[in-house]
Amino acid sequence: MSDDVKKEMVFENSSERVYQTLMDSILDSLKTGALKPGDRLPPERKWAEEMNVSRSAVREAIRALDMIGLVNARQGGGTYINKSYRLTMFQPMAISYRLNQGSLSDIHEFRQCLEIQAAKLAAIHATDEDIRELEELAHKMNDADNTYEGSVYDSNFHSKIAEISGNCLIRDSLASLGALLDEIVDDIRSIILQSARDTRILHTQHQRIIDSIKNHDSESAIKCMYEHMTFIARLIESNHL
Amino acid sequence: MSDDVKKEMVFENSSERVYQTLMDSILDSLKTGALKPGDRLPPERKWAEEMNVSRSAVREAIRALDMIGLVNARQGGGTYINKSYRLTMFQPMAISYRLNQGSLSDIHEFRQCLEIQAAKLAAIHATDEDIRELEELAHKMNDADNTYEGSVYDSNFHSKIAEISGNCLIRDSLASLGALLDEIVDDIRSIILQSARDTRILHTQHQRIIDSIKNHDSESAIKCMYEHMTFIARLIESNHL
DNA sequence: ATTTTAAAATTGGTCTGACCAATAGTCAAT
DNA sequence: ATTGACTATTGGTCAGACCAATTTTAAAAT
Repeated sequence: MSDDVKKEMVFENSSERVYQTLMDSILDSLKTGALKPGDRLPPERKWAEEMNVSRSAVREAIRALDMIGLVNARQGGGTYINKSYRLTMFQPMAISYRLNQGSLSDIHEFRQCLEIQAAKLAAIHATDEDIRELEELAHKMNDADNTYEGSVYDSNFHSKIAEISGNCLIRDSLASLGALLDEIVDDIRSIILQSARDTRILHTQHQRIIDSIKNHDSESAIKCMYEHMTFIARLIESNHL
Repeated sequence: MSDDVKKEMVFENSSERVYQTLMDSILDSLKTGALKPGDRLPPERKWAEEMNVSRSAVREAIRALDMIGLVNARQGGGTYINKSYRLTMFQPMAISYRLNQGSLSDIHEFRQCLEIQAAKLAAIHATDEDIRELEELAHKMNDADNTYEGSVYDSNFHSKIAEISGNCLIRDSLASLGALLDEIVDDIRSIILQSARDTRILHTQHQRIIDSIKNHDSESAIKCMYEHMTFIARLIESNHL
């Protein structure tokens, strides 16, 4: 039986690729908090030495982590844990979108159902503090001097709802989707805001969503978010984007 | 302002990394059809020589493509385009799930809204051939001799609906999600089928979904898929998974 | 002639060490 | 204190070697 254990350990340890081991060590450090967003990784050479592996293996691990958006390597600067390391599905989504020659409606259809689900879950899980923050973001957006500033708060508003939902997959997918949208249509959020002749409509919609969440009325949250997303979709269409 | 343009051009042209170029060439070949799922890539050494780059650069490109599930490298065997290269978001999702210590309900919540959206879109876009295939899968599942065989057809049924939806992001996300679920709970689909005391209930639900799609009744499709997903969620819960 | 087995070739995985290129840090000149 | 040139650091690339798993080939056994 001791042999079985030994064999198992061999299987789990030595049979694993080196770069995979290195990746796992980063992920573990993130999970335990030893590494935090924004932290700097050791230089490749030093890290390789510390782990007693070659620099190539380190680089392959970094390349993999980079591909899923967890780290960001800058030549001469160093490699850092992405500050918002949650948008980890952006590259895959972008590649899927590109390979399949996706359309803006693909993004909208995908986003809509997730935003609605997020709003529903947020209505269930929101704390008083969450709601206070949502209201603050809505007010800031309403008071924004220019459309760009407003678009940032709008983005934060939706991100916050996704955060409140408590569902990491929905949250990360929406974040990745937002990044994808930003890349496809530069400054799309400002365009949307600008094309809304009366931004008070948007503010009202946001307020209704907040109220639904505040009342923990998930059905209402679904309805309000649906109307909001539909309204945005119309704005995008009317801009021939 | 001229500086912005300049900066943009620099960003787009000169500073592209070699491994990025190699990745792009693979993606382009996939888009043009020069490479197809299942195809074998050139050996690393040969590819490096053909492109006049180092093998390390080739390997980093392969590592990146591997991370997003596009290729699969087997030591001694070669590197191949993944046969179902659509489940490209599995790794990121799995990592997000792991880093955030996600739960099965996270997956279900995420999956539910996407499956519903897929059904809705399928009802809009389905052709007669699509519907015929759906019915065939439903019948095969109903006639299956064992739960494993049935679970495969069940999986195919849902994949087909995602396919019909015409939305690449939804389709790929659902595929990745299915893979994630399979990894977390081994053979979960069989367990679900086995726990359904009367699989006729599942068959009836599938049939209703098909009918909705056949009638291009998206509202009904939403409703039927919602009931189906809710039923499945209950089965999972009752198994304490 | 077919199957089995062992050797060889192929191919991905890792290591070493070198050089290039972009960035960050240092220190003198102003 | 600011600027600017020099140096050090660090990621990006290259070359060539060896290891390890797989595939292919050829020999051997049946």
